[in-house]
Amino acid sequence: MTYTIKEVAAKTNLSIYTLRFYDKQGLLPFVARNKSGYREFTEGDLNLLQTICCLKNTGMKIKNIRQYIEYVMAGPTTVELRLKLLTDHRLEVVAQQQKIQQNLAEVDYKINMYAAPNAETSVARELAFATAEKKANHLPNPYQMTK
Amino acid sequence: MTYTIKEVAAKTNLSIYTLRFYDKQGLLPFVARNKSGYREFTEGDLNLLQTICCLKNTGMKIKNIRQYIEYVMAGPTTVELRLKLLTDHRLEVVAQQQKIQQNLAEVDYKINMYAAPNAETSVARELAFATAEKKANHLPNPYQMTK
DNA sequence: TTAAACCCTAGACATAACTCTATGGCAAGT
DNA sequence: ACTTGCCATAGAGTTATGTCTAGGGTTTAA
Repeated sequence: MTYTIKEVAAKTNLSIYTLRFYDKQGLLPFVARNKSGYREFTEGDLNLLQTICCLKNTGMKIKNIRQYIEYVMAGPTTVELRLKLLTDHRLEVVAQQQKIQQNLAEVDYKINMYAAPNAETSVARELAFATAEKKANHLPNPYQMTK
Repeated sequence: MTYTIKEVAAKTNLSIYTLRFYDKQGLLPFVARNKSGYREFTEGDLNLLQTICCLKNTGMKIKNIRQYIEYVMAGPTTVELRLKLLTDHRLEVVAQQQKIQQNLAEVDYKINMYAAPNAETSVARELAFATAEKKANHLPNPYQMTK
């Protein structure tokens, strides 16, 4: 009817260490203990833990996840606060995704250059430009000139 | 004709500390020094630094960025190695973006729930389920029951 | 020629998020 | 009752990526 920390670790792909760490960080105030002090996870606890993982996987800081959990623990009156926290987070995630897309486009540009049949030629031209610039500024050439 | 570290910091939005840190990590072997030991950045150096920032902004580890830079320093014969490094990285970034999309979809589900007109009701129902489960397992109820 | 504003390095400190170690209690099977 | 394996905590250690401080040389401009 309940799960041990080991079982939860297996289900969630979090390590036992991480689960205890999250508990210590105040992310798991809903997890009960049995008479020996062992954690007992219910299905409902796993649902909440799943939400925690979603927030973590989208890059939310533990501090903010803790805030969310505190809202959950406080009951239905915090719905609006939860909504604001999640929508703010959503905006950050989307912005971050866009930033990565833009930077990845530049990486793709490089990839295309390197994948082109004349790649060595264009790279050699780039290198020639860089070394010429070093020379023009009376700076040593840091590149390995093979041949 | 060349830029000081301060000017480069202003251009790149990296701090002077970060630039020196990157140099210490072997990311800037191409940057020359003047007779006083001051760094002198050329335009070509800025191009390379821009690539470094792209890789960093897409989540590449410094260790791998250093590997890329080492390939660049070694000249045009490393084009294929550079290509492999970048395409491997690209795959990781895309996979990571997809993972985030999936997790964000779950966050969106929560957002929609909280944004619905009957949000408090459904949250109260969720809470009732969780507390009932705790009770059924003879565990204390960790939720703040207002009222 | 001196003050202000640069530049340098080495190395300490910071932060986040784990990860592990030491030590000891509890549980289940023989 | 013992052994094995699981559970607990406290707190030390790790990794990555900076950020800052101390101590000292350099450049510029009044």
